[in-house]
Amino acid sequence: MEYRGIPRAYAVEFATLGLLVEAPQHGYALRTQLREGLGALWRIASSQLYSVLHRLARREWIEGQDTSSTARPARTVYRITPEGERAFWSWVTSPVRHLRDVRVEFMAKLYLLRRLAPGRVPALVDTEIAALRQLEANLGAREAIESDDLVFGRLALSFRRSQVAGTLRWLEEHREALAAETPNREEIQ
Amino acid sequence: MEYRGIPRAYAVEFATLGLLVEAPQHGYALRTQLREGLGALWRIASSQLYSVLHRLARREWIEGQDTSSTARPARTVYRITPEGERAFWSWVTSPVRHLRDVRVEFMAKLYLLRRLAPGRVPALVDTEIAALRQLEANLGAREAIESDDLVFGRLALSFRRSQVAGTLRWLEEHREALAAETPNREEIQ
DNA sequence: AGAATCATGTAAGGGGTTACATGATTCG
DNA sequence: CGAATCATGTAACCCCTTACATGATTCT
Repeated sequence: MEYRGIPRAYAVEFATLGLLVEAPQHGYALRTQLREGLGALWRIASSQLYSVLHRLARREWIEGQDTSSTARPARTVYRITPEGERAFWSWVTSPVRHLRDVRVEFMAKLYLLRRLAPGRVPALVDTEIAALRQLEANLGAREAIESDDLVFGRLALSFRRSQVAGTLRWLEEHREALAAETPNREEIQ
Repeated sequence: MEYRGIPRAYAVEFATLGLLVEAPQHGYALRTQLREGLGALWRIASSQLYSVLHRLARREWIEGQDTSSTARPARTVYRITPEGERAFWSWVTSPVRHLRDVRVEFMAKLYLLRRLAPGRVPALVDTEIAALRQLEANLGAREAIESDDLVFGRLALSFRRSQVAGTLRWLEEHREALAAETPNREEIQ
């Protein structure tokens, strides 16, 4: 049987892709970098990272080259393809689809943009703000979330509104800080 | 190979269990009720619901009885066991483990408690507030989330703090409304 | 009579986890 | 030398999704 629809691309795949935009790397090095940069947001098992790399290679977004000529542990060094780069830049500059994806996926975009093209960070923040304002407007038109418990439906909608508003406020308040290029230990506290 | 550790029980399993606290039901009816009550929070495929029921039965939290004597489409009516009831009440009165679980899992607890024991809702809200205050205190002790980008690490922590604070504020402001037993259409708007 | 709904699944794929295998290199 | 780390995986499970099968009942 066919699996319909393009499998939703995940943050971890694009984060890996983003690191390969910087330079070709082998799996173990990628894993180390992901852990050091984004390890607090999510943890990736080594077996999973290799699976991600195989998937990306099958999609022809990256290409692997074996480096087992020397006596060293055999490495497969991956480099990104032009299609892979297109896919990455498209992803990293788009707002996330769901509010719940802000926590991990938007933060991952932010990290990578700060690393690869910090000048584009304000645009990313602005596009995310616009997407959330749109979502806020859609929620504003409703009275409750569908449920046989009307009070519950209203409360669930209220909670969702509150989360959207909170996220918007945070983005607006940190718009400049998010684009700060230089780590400045003394700045706050 | 053995799979170590009890598989984390998921909101959908406990929600199903909760509906069975009310009365024995067969799968199709449970699915309808889940959709009508919590369908806006998550959608469950029919195949998945039957899989959940088999899992619950294997864990001996529910027991199925075949009702295929009549000519009707064969039904398996499930009823909850004493262990199942213990597991449910333990789950429904505990705070969720992660902030991200508030959106679906806490809301599901809320819905079921309102339905089965509305008098206990304030206690649930209070215990969730206490858990989040504890989390807030833990976050307060840190300066940044671990990352090789210090600015990013501070921002990610700030975002997390903001989300915890926002969730706390919402819970505190809606503490009474969450316990309201009677749907009152005219109350707001 | 035909369509929608009731009712319970199986098949075949997906992503993800923990545990373990396997060997080389580097460090104390 | 022995331990830690480098480096890439496989095995065996987990839950979840879409598509489809299979009949019976109810509605139009």
